[in-house]
Amino acid sequence: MTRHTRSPKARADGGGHDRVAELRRVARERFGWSDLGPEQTEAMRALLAGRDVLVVMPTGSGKSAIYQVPTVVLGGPAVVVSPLIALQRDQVTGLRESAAPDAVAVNSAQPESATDRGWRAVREGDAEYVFLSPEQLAKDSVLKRLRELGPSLFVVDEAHCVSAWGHDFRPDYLDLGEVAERLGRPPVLALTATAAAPVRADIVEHLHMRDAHVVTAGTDRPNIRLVVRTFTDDAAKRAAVSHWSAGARTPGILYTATRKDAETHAARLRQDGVDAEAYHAGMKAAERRRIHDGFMAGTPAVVVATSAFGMGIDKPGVRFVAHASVPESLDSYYQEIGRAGRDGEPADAVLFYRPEDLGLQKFLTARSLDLDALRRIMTTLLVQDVPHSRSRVAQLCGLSRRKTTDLLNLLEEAGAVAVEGRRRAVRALPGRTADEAAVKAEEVFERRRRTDRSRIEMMRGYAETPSCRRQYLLGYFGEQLDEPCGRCDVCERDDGRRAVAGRRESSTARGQRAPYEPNDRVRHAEWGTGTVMHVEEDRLVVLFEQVGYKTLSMAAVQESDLLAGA
DNA sequence: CGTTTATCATTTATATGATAAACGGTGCCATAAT
Repeated sequence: MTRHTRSPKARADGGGHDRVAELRRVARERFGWSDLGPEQTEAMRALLAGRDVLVVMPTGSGKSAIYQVPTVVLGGPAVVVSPLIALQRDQVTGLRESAAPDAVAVNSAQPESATDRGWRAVREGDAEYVFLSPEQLAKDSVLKRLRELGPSLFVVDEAHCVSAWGHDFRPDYLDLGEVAERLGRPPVLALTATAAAPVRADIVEHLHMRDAHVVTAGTDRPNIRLVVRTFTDDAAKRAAVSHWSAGARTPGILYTATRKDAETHAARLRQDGVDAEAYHAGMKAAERRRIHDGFMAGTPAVVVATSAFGMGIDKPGVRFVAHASVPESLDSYYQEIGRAGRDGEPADAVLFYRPEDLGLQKFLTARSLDLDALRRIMTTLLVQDVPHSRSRVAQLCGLSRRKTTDLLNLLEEAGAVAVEGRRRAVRALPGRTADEAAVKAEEVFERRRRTDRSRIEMMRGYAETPSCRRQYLLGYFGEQLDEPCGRCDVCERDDGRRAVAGRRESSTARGQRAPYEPNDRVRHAEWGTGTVMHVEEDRLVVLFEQVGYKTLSMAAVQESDLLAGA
């Protein structure tokens, strides 16, 4: 069967019950899924109606189905952006082994012949899914081939990467919106397990999503018990980590902040007779793969890892995820502990907290800005008559492509340069001198640094909160839990006392409105407008658009009337 | 930002403490050297 013979009919009609029936039929016949969940159906229908869709659902709840089934109905191939080659490989294998249409991957890890075969398979209609990294999509040759295929969907899997990695680590993530447009702008589907408000905003903005339909299944994972253990002494914390991990029910994952800690904790656990192995990006690819596959299969029982470990780990029976040190944000933390208890059975998420550990995260998220280079780029662009490609700009300014991309992204966000459609060429926007543009870009940079810092402070807030941890965590993701959970160390330690108080409080809150409630819009004289995320007895957390998360003392707020309604 | 490692001075040590310097995470891809 070749591409041009397929399904003009399927593209012609709109959404409706017949489409749902068709989705169900395809799900059953081609994928062997007897039923689709309400969120899955909702997202699929929106896609068939031509809308952009952002899906925030826990891993294991069938996110992949949301693009796999409609792709068949729409009759054109789906372009699927996937952050890791290993992940692409898993997906391709999974689809090949099923009765569903086949998939191919395009990346640098396979021989050219394999990639050529892949392209041919899609062209001839033998495969319907093309998996690639954002970096592949930065290449004109790749885009040209994809455009010729007339993709029916543009899917971004693990879409939080846009926000988490796009701004520094993997800048090509920020260009995916432009990429979608160059591919003829099919409906855009973003998939992720967790995304707080700023992350969602980043995704929608950088994927150029239009009037995105948001589908969310509850973020809460009530079977995961939340515990924080606080230490002042590093050695005492280390000992506690080892002791606790050695006695915990396995399988489990122990996260560390550094590669070295991963190695030392793994060695120590092995001494204690635990089947544990280290895992981090400094290890050989083959070794990493062996441990990854081994953990999935049952041994090692414990992986001691940096943040490199985890994406693609969809193992149902993980009994604990412990952190020997705080990660950089609650976004990362929730992503990581979400790998526990996928089977719905009780699991533990234990954070071994020491305030000093936040220092490392501050260092890791601190980036510096090369103002000279910024001005040089602007000066160069201002005197050019025609737009230039990014690599050409890099060449003209004598900077690396990488650095140039970073700075151009800042300038673009500052409204100083524009990226032109087809060839993604950059040109300076008129009306500002190079210096003025650099100042604007610096403001963007500073704003990002402030929000990064504030995210670290939210991590501190979680670790130090005197009230229910789950309420704090869910509040961060914009979901309110009306009553203390009873499944975290605070609720348990207080032996119900605070839980009862909390209940009383929340019932009065329902009767007579508390001064502030989650999701209230507020305005602060200095920090601008924001949204209330979390309210405690004596303080509240507000997410400000310009400065990120701030924790305010309730007394101070009320005494000096700091927050006006907005 | 905090911890670890290297260097140095000294009360000339198979030693110690003070001070400076280095280091710390995530992955794609292309290219160079075997």
